[in-house]
Amino acid sequence: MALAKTYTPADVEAKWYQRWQEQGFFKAKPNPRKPAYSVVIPPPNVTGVLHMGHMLNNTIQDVLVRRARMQGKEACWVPGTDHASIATEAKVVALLKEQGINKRDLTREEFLKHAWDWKEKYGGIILEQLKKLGASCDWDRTRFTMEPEMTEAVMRVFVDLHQKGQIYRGVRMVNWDPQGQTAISDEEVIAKDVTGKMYHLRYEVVGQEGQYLTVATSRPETIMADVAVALNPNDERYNHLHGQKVHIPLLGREIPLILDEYVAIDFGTGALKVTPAHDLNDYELGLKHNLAVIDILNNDGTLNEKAVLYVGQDRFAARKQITKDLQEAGLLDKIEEYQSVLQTSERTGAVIEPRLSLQWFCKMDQMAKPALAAVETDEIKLHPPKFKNMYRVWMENVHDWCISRQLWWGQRIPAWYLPDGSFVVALNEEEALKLARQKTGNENLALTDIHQDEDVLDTWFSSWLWPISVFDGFKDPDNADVNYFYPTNDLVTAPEILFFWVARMIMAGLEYRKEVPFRNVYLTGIVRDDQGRKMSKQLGNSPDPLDLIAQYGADGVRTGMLFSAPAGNDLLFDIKLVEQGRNFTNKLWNAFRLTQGWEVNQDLPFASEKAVEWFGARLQETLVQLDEHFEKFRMNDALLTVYKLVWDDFCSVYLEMVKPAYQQPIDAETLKHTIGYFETLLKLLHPFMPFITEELWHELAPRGAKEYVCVAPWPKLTPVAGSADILSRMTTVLDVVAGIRNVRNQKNIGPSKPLVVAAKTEEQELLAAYAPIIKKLANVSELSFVHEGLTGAVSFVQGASEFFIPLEGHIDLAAERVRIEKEIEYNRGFLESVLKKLSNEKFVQNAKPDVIERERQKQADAEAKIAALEQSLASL
RNA sequence: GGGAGAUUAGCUCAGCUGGUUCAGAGCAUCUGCCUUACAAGCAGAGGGUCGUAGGUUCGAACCCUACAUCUCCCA
Repeated sequence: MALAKTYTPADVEAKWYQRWQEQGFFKAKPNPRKPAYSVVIPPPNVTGVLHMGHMLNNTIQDVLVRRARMQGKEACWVPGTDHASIATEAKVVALLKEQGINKRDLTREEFLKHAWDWKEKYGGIILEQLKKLGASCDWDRTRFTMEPEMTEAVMRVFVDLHQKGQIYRGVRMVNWDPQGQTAISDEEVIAKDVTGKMYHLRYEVVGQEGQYLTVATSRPETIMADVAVALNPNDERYNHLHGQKVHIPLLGREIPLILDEYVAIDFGTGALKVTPAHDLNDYELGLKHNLAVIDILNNDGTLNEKAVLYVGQDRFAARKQITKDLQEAGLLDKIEEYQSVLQTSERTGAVIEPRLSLQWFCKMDQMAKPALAAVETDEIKLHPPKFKNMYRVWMENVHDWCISRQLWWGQRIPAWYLPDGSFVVALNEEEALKLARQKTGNENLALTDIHQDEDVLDTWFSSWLWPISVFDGFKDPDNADVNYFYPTNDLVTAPEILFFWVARMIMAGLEYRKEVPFRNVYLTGIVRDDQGRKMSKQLGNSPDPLDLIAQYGADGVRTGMLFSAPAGNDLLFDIKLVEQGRNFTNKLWNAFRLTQGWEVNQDLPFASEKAVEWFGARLQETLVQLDEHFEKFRMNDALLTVYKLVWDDFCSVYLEMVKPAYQQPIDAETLKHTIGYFETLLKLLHPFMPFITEELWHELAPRGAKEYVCVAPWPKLTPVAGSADILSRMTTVLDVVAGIRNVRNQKNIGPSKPLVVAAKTEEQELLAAYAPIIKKLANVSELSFVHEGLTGAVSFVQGASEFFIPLEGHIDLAAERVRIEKEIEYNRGFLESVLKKLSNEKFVQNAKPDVIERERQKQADAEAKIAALEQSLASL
């Protein structure tokens, strides 16, 4: 059956994925005879769909896992999803709204039912998509951060940390997201540079009608929450006002002028309005000066009755209105533009309100220390290492972690409030009741007398346990899985969540297993478009990964992504790279078509010994490089190394050397080696291109029931004796071939016309031994050796050898002369620079002997080359 | 404002402790080829005063200093 000229991935991908699963190749269980290799997936949002970032991230994980599997390790890649508290809740709220349902009209239970329905319907789509990519996860281990066991782990940890005093409840300034109507952690806030407005407001001095103090603020709507105006005591402009009071504009309430060196004299007017409820710095100033706190905002960002004015209006509407009113009242001095930073919510994009609120916090200082040390000492290596600095800075300045969220979708905080307002923390209701009875001494206390905290926990409070909880390490800390697979080996994730997630997993790992959760963290870049813009739905610049796979094949897409993905660097996605990946699969397919079409003749002698010997050596050389690249997590270099080995060395050189003439048979020995090499290449390629390699593996030779490249042993390093010599001899030979081909190109002689070549060389023995290869690759009908240069021939110099190609009618003597003279000139210049070095006493004294030896070699080579060129010139 | 990193061919990047034929790769470009595996291909070629200015050294893309530009993190 004739094979198609182009490879069609769609025909084979689904088939092999199914077979792998049927064979159970992705399943992992503790196996004392094998080293463990485990990776936990960064759980994607359960309701999300695959985007380009996932493609990159999961391709890298799959490459690592597949290679480990082939290396004979018990490879375990745990998949799963994250409940993504705020993002999912926002989606569900939006969906309900479309159906005309308002979240506020629902009870918690009703809402959660909708949310779970949503999760059941859309949850896990993303995992199915990963299968299309070829991800070799152990799907039996699929976990979800909100499933009962995971939730139980979260509860245990909460209770435990609370008992240890690491979790506390307190009133703190938090980042309030008025759209999500929840507090979020510092890490979920994104600062944006904006051009803002600075409003200069006039505060009338109490008892001095017509006397004003001008205060600059970016948020005029918060004046109703003012409790003071602060001045710097060193600011002489305001000496006359010390001890006075002022009226809040419009509102009229009297507030004191206070003095504090915190106030920047040169910023604004040097007078700072103090609003402790709505600004962290003001809050601290308020504490210091014993000021009241007036919170004028509702949860949704509208003004409450404490504002007195503009009650019920949104904060931004109120700002507009008050600006107008101030203007009319003559209390607005001016408005200036200025550069400022706007804090926005990572989740909803809403402008954050710093707000005092009662929340749950997890202390970080104690846990951060060992987690920092683990990275500092390289017990955990970050790739690339530049992230170590960032990690250190963050860990040294970490604030307590606000872990409560005013949401319903998530794990409800296991704290129960007693009638007297105090609370108990327990694993469940029954425990809580028990504790409550103990605490109050009231044995008659009933479940109806206590009520659980309404808030849920930050999603990261479950995902920081992920590397332990996926192996049930909380429920059963000594189980075989966790003992065998924990710590995991490598983690592949995005730098954006280095702190959110990676740092906290390290803390949890050290806290609960006294062992880091992984050894290597590979930080991928952001996938951007070819103009460097982040891929986003809004811009519409992100291709649909599944469309890409359908069009180019999963193997093509995987390699395309990896071609341009050095660790930690952003990836400029270009469809051309995916095309390149697709073309590569096609190249491989055609190499297979070639070998597959050969007839064997058992009587023929071994014709390609030199080629076989060379490719064997080349393969070994490449294996070493490949291991180095993997060792350093340089995935794109690893891929490129195999790419070049396959395309250049195997296809362009080796196959051309061993390929029999058209319709001629091949000898059995050559074929055997060729198929063997092909198999090795398929193994090396498999982690990158799992599908086509599996397909060809089975086409190349009959296979047993369990014989898949997916589980084939990774090629071993077996040094070849004299390989350096073998490689350098072939390099010389290929240089000669290139020289002849170059002449062909220059003289415009097609490849089908055979050439006659004469060599004047001291390496006759070498060239004679490789003559069949030179003849074949350069289409040379006769290679002879001469002592004198030929006249009437085109010549070129390779090393110290000269080659002559008689070409009647193709020779332009003058042009040849110029060309050779130029080359001589260049080499003389080079020789001169070498001689200059060698005649420099200081160089000879200071340089290492081998460096000097190299310079001497350069000198000898250059001299020989010049001599050869001069000969050429003479023989013209 | 504080800190980190970067700046090498048109693009994306390598370049290990300063020292091999005067800096490499992939892609792109140019030239010639439909040569019976592959035009999603074959053969060959061109292209960089290594951000700028100083300095250290026999020798600097690499070390030091300053400046410029960019990116990221934190405030």
